[in-house]
Amino acid sequence: MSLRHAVLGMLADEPGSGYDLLKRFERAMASVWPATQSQLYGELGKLEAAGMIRVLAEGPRGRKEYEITEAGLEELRHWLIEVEPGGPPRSATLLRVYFLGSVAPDQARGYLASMGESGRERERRLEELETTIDWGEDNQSLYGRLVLEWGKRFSVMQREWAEWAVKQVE
Amino acid sequence: MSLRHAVLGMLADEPGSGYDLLKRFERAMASVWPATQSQLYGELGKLEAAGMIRVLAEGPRGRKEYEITEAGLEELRHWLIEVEPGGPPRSATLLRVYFLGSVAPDQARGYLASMGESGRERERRLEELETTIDWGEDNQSLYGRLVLEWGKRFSVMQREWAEWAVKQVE
DNA sequence: GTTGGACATGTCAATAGTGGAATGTCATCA
DNA sequence: TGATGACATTCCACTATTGACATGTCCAAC
Repeated sequence: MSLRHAVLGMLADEPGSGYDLLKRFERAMASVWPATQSQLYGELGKLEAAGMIRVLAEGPRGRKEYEITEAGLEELRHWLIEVEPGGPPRSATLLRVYFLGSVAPDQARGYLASMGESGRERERRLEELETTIDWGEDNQSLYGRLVLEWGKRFSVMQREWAEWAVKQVE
Repeated sequence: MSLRHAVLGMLADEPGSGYDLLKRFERAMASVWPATQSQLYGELGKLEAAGMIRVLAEGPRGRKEYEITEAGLEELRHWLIEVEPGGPPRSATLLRVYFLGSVAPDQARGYLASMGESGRERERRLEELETTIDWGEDNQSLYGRLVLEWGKRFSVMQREWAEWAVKQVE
């Protein structure tokens, strides 16, 4: 149910068309809340029908630029502040670890090692990303940096855990 | 698509009925791969039709005890070893952080503080859980411990990050 | 003996997410 | 002018997930 809020959040930052939002989903949101084009346009239609967003302007090629309405802002704030966050999300990665007893120990170690490797890889990519972006003093930058830092810490944790885990299996 | 593999993994450990598996989903798997009863029975039907599990025995009250077949084991191993793990899962929590600019700074700080709090809480629960379970020397225990340790490290990371993040917003 | 709770499965409707096809517009460059 | 590629939306079929409802059995306690 959070695709809705992702869309509202982006439009709260600045107005845009479905196409614009799609680009933002591919770039900034890819590792937080991926969404496909069909989902996105569907949600835009529903949000407009619900009066949470409105067409600000129509452009060439049928482009419809949306902006958030007062009702939409209210829904966004309500979700941010008043709605209880859910539990931890599904993790196919951990699910595998759980069942690693079904394969030979050296294969299990191999899998754990590759988890460590992907943590390292992710760490590297995030650090590179950090230098690429030109951070301003605005809110967007502030909270974007918090999310990025979360990702970095997560990656480090995963790498360290995987190194520890490989030793446990020996 | 991993509900299927969660079911196969549990049946690879030991045979059981849908009801048994449901209990295991509620207990051990709740924070890794939650599943509802309707999903579970549906998946059992599909897996049986696909020849990956088979009815081992029928008990009272229509109870059907399933066991994994050779084909099922093969599918499980294939998924464990050969299938590329997907990217990071959706995180409604981080999505919120990303949009925290839409509310007042003190509300944002409040939200971050509550994330730290829930990290602490989770840490506590997991440590309690660790002392509750009697760990054996079997595979089940070994890999279960790895998952538990992952959860603990994750919780610590989240708490530390949240404390850092609150300071950033000040 | 009856009643309440654990055992046990099945089905349904609604929403969320995936992946791809179809369609068309506009700007630029050779 | 013709081709290409970015822009832009709509629709469809399929699978996954949620939540609720329906149905019935067995056991123990009162």
